[in-house]
Amino acid sequence: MIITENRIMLKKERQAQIIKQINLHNKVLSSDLSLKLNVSEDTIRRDLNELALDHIIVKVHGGALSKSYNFTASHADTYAYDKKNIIAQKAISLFREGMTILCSGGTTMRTIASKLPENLHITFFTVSPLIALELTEHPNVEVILLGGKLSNSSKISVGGEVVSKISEIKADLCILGINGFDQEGISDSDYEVVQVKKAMIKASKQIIAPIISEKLNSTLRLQVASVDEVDYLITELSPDHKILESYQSKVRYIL
Amino acid sequence: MIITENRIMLKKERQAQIIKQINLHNKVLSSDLSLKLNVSEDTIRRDLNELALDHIIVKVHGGALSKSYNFTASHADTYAYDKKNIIAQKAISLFREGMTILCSGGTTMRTIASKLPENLHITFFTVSPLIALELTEHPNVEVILLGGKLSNSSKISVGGEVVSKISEIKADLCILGINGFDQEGISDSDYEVVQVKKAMIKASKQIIAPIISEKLNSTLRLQVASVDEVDYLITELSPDHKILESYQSKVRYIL
DNA sequence: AAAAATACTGCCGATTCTTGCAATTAATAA
DNA sequence: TTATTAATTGCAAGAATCGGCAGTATTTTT
Repeated sequence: MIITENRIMLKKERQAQIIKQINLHNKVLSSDLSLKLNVSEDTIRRDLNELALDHIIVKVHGGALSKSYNFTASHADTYAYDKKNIIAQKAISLFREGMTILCSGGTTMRTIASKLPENLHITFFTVSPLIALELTEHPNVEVILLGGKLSNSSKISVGGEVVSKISEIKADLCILGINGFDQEGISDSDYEVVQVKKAMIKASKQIIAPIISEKLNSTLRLQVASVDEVDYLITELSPDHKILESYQSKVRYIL
Repeated sequence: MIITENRIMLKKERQAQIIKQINLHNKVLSSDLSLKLNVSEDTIRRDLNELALDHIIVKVHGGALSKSYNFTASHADTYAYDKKNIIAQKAISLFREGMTILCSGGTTMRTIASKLPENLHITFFTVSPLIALELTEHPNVEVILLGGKLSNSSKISVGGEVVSKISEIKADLCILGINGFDQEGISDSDYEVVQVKKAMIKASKQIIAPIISEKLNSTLRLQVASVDEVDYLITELSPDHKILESYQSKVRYIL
């Protein structure tokens, strides 16, 4: 049979579509993809298995989930504790007496807050009520909570008022809670949250991106910042780890 | 042909929801989850068993608990739990659709926040990050967190900025966390907190003072408001209880 | 250019997973 | 105690998965 139509899709092309769908919806069903991409479910399954093998997605019965899916996050509470602790220690090593630090939410930031040494005098500005509460446990820390409409999903203050408030701040460090991170940079899925994070970056001299290695190379819909805006990329791995190779030239420091 | 909607939920996805619920409420009932997630209780039970096997949650008869659930702590709370619950219900009976409510912190307010009916559309302004977080669990509630320097002792936003922000609000109700209450009125021990509470009172049409009867007739150093500024005095007791007699003539309503 | 090797895809049957139902047993509450 | 509610077990229907196979397309070798 003569096929000159453009309807035939290359394998890589198809897998790119699949990744796109997953980044968009955080999950996909094999059956949906089969319909949408006009191939058998077997092929989809084979694709998903391949992508899972490359740790790009998480394969589950019936489809696949994004790596940045909540499941890993809450599951991580119990077992990724050590990793987050390592990251927290590395981040804390950057803190200096008298600094002003701006930070968002996230479980890693929470670990940092709880591991903070007692003797440091630091002023924290944060949009996360949870982090703020954690920080008030430290006697030598001053906590300024940035108010605004509280986002139901991300539990941080969002909205124009927060953004304008942040723009008035001049912080030494900015610690971002990271949901998506890849060669392009930091990404997120919530428009309001992105606005806040962008403002935070603009208001700070140096940007710290703490991220568990599992979440590396995951992409979400909205761009927060490009890689070269990040001053410190912190993972639980050794800085010369193979996975981090591709970031070496783009990020100022990798810890 | 009916295109499969995203009504289908993957197993892991469902389990993630369960974990989320447990982390949120510290406990879940199988029956509730069955309704919420649209699967049989058998399935929920199986999920809970799996999660318990992975030591992510603790399975109990009828549902599951968070691993970090502290029996003693919440049991200790249970001492005053019933009383606070009564107070919460009375307070909630004053809430109306579309209202704007200004509130501070305190455990009683926290009980109110957790007992809030799902269907009410209310806008809450609060200086308490803890209350704010609790309130975001309600889908129909809009939460505006009032930011500022976070007081280490009382865990609420304080300072000139908060006070001026509050002065811009026009709220229907004000729910005050009460520390001291006697014939003179409401009193407190922290100067900064008093400033905030005074501002809150000024910004609201009606003032609600929820207080456990044990705390009646206790006086602290600083005056927040006189008794006649209070519109509703709410205790766990019947309004005609002997202890409340002396307030009958001074407070608008006693519930 | 032709042949061979390799890769890709769809189909089929066997197997495993997942889920709901029903009957029985255990646990809790009245 | 008895009555109610939850847990357990076994089972069956339907989905999803796996493994092999065959046909086709693509690439490499000759």
